[in-house]
Amino acid sequence: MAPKLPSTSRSLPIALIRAREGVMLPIRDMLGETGITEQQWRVLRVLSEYGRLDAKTLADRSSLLFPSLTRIATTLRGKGLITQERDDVDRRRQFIEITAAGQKIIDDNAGHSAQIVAEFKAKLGAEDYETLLDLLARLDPNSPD
Amino acid sequence: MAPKLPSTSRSLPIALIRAREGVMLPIRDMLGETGITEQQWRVLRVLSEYGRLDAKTLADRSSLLFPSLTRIATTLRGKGLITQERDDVDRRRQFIEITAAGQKIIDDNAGHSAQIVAEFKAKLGAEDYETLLDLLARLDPNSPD
DNA sequence: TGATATACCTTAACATGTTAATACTTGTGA
DNA sequence: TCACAAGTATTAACATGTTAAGGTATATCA
Repeated sequence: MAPKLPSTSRSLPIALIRAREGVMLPIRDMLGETGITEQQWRVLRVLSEYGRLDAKTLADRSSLLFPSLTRIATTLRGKGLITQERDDVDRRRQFIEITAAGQKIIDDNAGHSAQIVAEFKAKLGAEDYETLLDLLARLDPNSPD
Repeated sequence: MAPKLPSTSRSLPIALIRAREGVMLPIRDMLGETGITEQQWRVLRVLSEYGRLDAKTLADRSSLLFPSLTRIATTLRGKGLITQERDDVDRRRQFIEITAAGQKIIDDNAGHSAQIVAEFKAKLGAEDYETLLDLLARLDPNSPD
């Protein structure tokens, strides 16, 4: 007989999708008013936190594949939220930096965003919240483990 | 001053994305050989577990939005893996059922799939694995809580 | 140095995520 | 019964996920 699969209601991939849905819901609501997407927000967040970055590092820290980043960067540049320039030393590489307009979007939404985070922390309880982050980190393909 | 956002390295949305990446990696490898996508696999899994379903219920249990399901159903029907038929009583509704060919894909991959699940369970430890599923369920927007 | 491998980035092609608009069917209430 | 609300499904439009192919720049090594 066929090996048994876990019920889809207890499947880890599906649980991850649903949890993500739940977490992104209020965040998407917030971003809807700013006109940028969740991924664009992520890129701006990373640039705001780390400053000027080469594209490869930016892609890693934003958890985006390179083709996605290429498209998103084009969009963000079009909106005047980032600047891009080639590395003069190694002309294969490219540096990306957030603009004042981009930083303003971060600043304008930081309060609301922090509040959303706080609500999830309260919903789970601070301890379970940290436990969850730790467990998720152990599934990260790039985790040291 | 602007409220502080958590470092992106400790962000719940990003942690969920990365965990999902890690979990899906071996599953995508497996599915690559069958020619179906992760979402198509999910639909077949649900149909195999619950039998004939109306589209709305199928979408819910597969965690897919309706427009996605419409496209995926078209693809799966084209591959002969599911059948679709209108409800004669309520002609708004539609029933979807897995075919023998679809079930064969499930059966052929159930062993490998179960092994992947077992490896993640071993990686985290059975107890932490269950804890993770419970915590994720609490973020599910459709969870009772 | 010159062929080849690598590295970084872009483009292409297809599938899905997401929101909004549309079409069709059924239910409701005046 | 007739206008209108609500339910079900599709289509459209745009953004992203994913894999593969292509293009340019740098490194490596015989």
